[in-house]
Amino acid sequence: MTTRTPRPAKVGRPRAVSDAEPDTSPRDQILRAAAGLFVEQGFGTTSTRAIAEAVGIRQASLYYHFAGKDEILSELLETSVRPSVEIAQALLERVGDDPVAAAATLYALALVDVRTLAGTPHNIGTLYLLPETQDPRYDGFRGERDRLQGIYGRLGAIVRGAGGAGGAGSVGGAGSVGGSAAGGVASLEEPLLGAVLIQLVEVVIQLRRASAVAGPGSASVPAEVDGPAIAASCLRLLGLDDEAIARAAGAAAGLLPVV
Amino acid sequence: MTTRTPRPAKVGRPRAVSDAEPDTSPRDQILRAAAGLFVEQGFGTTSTRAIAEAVGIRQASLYYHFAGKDEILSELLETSVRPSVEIAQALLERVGDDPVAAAATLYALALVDVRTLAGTPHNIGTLYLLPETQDPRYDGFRGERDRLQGIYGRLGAIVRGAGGAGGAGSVGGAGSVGGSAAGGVASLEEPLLGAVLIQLVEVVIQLRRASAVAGPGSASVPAEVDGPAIAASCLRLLGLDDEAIARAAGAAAGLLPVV
DNA sequence: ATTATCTATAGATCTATAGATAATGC
DNA sequence: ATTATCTATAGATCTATAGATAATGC
Repeated sequence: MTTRTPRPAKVGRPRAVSDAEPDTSPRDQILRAAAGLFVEQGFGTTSTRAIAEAVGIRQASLYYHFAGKDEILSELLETSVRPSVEIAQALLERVGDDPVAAAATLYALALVDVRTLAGTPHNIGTLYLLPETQDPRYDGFRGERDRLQGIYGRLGAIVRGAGGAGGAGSVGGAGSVGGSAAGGVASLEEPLLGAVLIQLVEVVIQLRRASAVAGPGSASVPAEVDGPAIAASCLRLLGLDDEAIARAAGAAAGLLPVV
Repeated sequence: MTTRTPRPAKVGRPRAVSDAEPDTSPRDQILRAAAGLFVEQGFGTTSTRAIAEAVGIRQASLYYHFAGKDEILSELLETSVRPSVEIAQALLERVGDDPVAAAATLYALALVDVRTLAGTPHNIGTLYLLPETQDPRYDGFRGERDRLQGIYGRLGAIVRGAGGAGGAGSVGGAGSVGGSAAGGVASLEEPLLGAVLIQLVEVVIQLRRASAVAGPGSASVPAEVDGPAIAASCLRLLGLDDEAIARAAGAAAGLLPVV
């Protein structure tokens, strides 16, 4: 006989409308519902009542779990960026000044981030685009994000550092000429380089948004984003040729189990 | 004797607080003030009262010029994207299937867009990031934007189309191996390619935002964005080598007066 | 007793309309 | 007469608090 999943008896007054997800904590239910609404409608446009309705509780009940909308957003922002930063940090620590290792690491990091952003519920990655996140009250989040961007910049600089005359190409050993003046990204300072790389990775959130707006069946936007293509593009941008990129991709596979 | 700028006598009841910019139409004053607030605080977070206060009129007076906040945003979105689309359209018409011409054109387009986005008041380019723009009410704007993205994709595809074995490199005649599998962007479908390219160009709005948040004097973000570096990066992404990029940049200069 | 909800509501908005008013234009 | 503002306000929110209630835990 199959034992019914033992419904844990619940403390507290029952909800007026029965709980659709009894195994998710109310806190998480609120976070998810709010994330969806913030992403679709915006922060200021989303009322606490709308969040509560989406959860299936009364508006006032939110305040038992959160001090207000701000705190909900704050929590969402933190949890969305922290895992990425930790992975990036761990990956960075294993890289010295070796451009080959840095290329593999950058590839791995980009791949993980693309996958994460592509798989996140409600396209949560778009939350940091909300103008409201510029408020000093979310400084903590922005600090974390700056760290992530810094790591992208650091890795990119190491990879690119192999450049100069005959440089970047030499990473792969193939025939690229390596970048001097015309290289584009060659002249950018490290933080700016980080911004460019992370921007490239975050194309996935725009693609998800576009397909969400057009409707899931739309032909104009591919349903599945090509992670390897984007990760490879990061390296291409830094001047690596096909061969060097292929090697980095191969080596990246070895790094990912670390995560 | 210097003739005083002839203050055009104004019709209508005078404002309660005197007009600080008498030479700008009230409509434009409202649009600018709203743009600044939408970008800094978000759409839903910005009240009509706040807009009116920023302009220096009473809240109700807004409704003489606009039917509501929606219409203000709608107008801002349209005017922010239209010039870009027109330029892109004009540039595209002069390109056949020639990858060399397409590279120059893409470079020119990217350069113009970077400059525009960098120079726009209040970083208006960020407006399309507002979740509220996903509402069907702004379909018109999103249609225009899709056209722009399509043109980026088209140009990118032509440039990349020169690729395959020994392809992209041959545009410049230098030693790049050209892209097959590992090329990153080589496998992306055209609309997706457009999304990637436009994403790269729009890094400038993120950089402006970052410097606005950090404060104008912050060392972590360069005050001036390098347009040529970003335009070159678009081509780099497509597999062009330094030499081909340099040629495209040179040819682009000849295209820009068209604009 | 503790917990997680509920109901009810005060007070602060916010949007949009109605109608008055103070200019210029004719 | 026309225009661009103003004042005043109705009605609809929205946020956050106070206090009641219906469960479980001990």
